[in-house]
Amino acid sequence: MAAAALKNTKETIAMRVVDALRDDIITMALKPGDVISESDIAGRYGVSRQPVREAFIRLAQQGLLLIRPKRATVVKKISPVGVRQSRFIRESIEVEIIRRVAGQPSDDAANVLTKLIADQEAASDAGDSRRFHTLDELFHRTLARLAGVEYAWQLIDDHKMQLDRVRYLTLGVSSTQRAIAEHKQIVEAVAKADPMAAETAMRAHLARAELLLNQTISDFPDYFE
Amino acid sequence: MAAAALKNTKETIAMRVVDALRDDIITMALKPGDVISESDIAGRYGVSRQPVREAFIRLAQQGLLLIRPKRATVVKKISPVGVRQSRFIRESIEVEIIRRVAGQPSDDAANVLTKLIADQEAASDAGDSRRFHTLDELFHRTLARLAGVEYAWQLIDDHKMQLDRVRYLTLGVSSTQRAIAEHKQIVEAVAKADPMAAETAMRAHLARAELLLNQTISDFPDYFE
DNA sequence: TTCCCCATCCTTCCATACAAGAATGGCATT
DNA sequence: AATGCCATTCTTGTATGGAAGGATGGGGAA
Repeated sequence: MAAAALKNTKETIAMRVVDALRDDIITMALKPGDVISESDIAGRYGVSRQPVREAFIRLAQQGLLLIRPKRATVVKKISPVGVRQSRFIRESIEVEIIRRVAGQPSDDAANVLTKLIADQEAASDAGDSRRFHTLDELFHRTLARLAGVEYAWQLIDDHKMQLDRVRYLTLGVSSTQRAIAEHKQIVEAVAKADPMAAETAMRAHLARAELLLNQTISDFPDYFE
Repeated sequence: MAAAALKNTKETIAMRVVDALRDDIITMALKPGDVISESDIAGRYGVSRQPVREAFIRLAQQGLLLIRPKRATVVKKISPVGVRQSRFIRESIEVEIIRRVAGQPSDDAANVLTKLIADQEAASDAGDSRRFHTLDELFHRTLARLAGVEYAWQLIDDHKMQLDRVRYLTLGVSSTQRAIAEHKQIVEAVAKADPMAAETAMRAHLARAELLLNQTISDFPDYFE
């Protein structure tokens, strides 16, 4: 990793370091188990140790770093049990969400969701898995907004980061296309105002993450606890 | 608040400051809306600004403080919508937990829970609402352990702090005795291995928090957003 | 050969000084 | 009297130096 300029988007240097490091961790540029140090990152970004240290603290609280006092700071390995717990929480919330959306249908909702799927197909065809990832997240967040519980989505956003790392390891054309197909099923159920079908489609969509997790654990055993 | 010695329980000074401040916030010694500053707290505990600053960062991420860059740091007011969201998440998890516990009953479980309730009655009779609060939390955490999902309890622990502040405002003899009665109903259902009754009792127990929240908002409007 | 001790080199942690943005209140101006 | 400007004084943000604990590897002793 080279010089790496910090994007000038946030107020403080510490915030920018947080964003940069989190991005590196989720995209696996920094791999689970990697050891980093304050001075290392500080030198890499051309800032002092202080804002880097504060960034470490924030990321540690988000479960992405593990600070071992007086020893070292390492990129936290992915905890399979933690991922499953996050998924459990996410599923119960998203199922409740899709019930509400399908129970109170609107043309608006169907249109917005259909538009999002079209964008996802474009990203998938272009092989831009990074963009697909962003759009997939937007799809689920939009569902939460349509259900009037966008705040709940923010609550699970932290826990979702662990899962995001797994997803990044597994993103390929085949899986993106399957995800798009599942998204279509969900939207169809919403358009038909069929909550039961919507719930079933959503559970199937999320359940696939379990298979991906097991597959990923065997493919990258070093990244897991 | 006077000199205030930091308990010598944790490794670093910053950790001790975190524990001390969180305790002050949850017990309402520091009230929502109170303005604090790094040098203020640093002087109060006889440490430098640095560990206090790091404590602020941690508590801000936990939603207890609001850091306004270059302006000030304030004890965050309680967000009613946030409390309700936390309750929603907690209810879905605890209902799942109580189902499992009641579905796989054991004498051991009933004994442990009965013992905990006895302790709660002692604390209630003694008027020690602080100790009752601790025991109440232990009761729910024990249920999670008996269901084999203690990890899930940790996930909701952060969000629970907001609710804890509300509870601290409402702790009185009457409400503790009612809580104890509800705990007994839950344990009875577990002893009878009746998941449906257990779920009903748990939902009723948690639903009371909604009434308490509304009551508390009218009693202490300044503490809420 | 094996094991223990210790010098050395890391790391994070803490203290302090300074920088910079924001609020406040007084003063000058209109 | 009302209003706008500006110095003062708060706040948090950043930089840097040193302190303290842990890891590591080499050398000596058994």
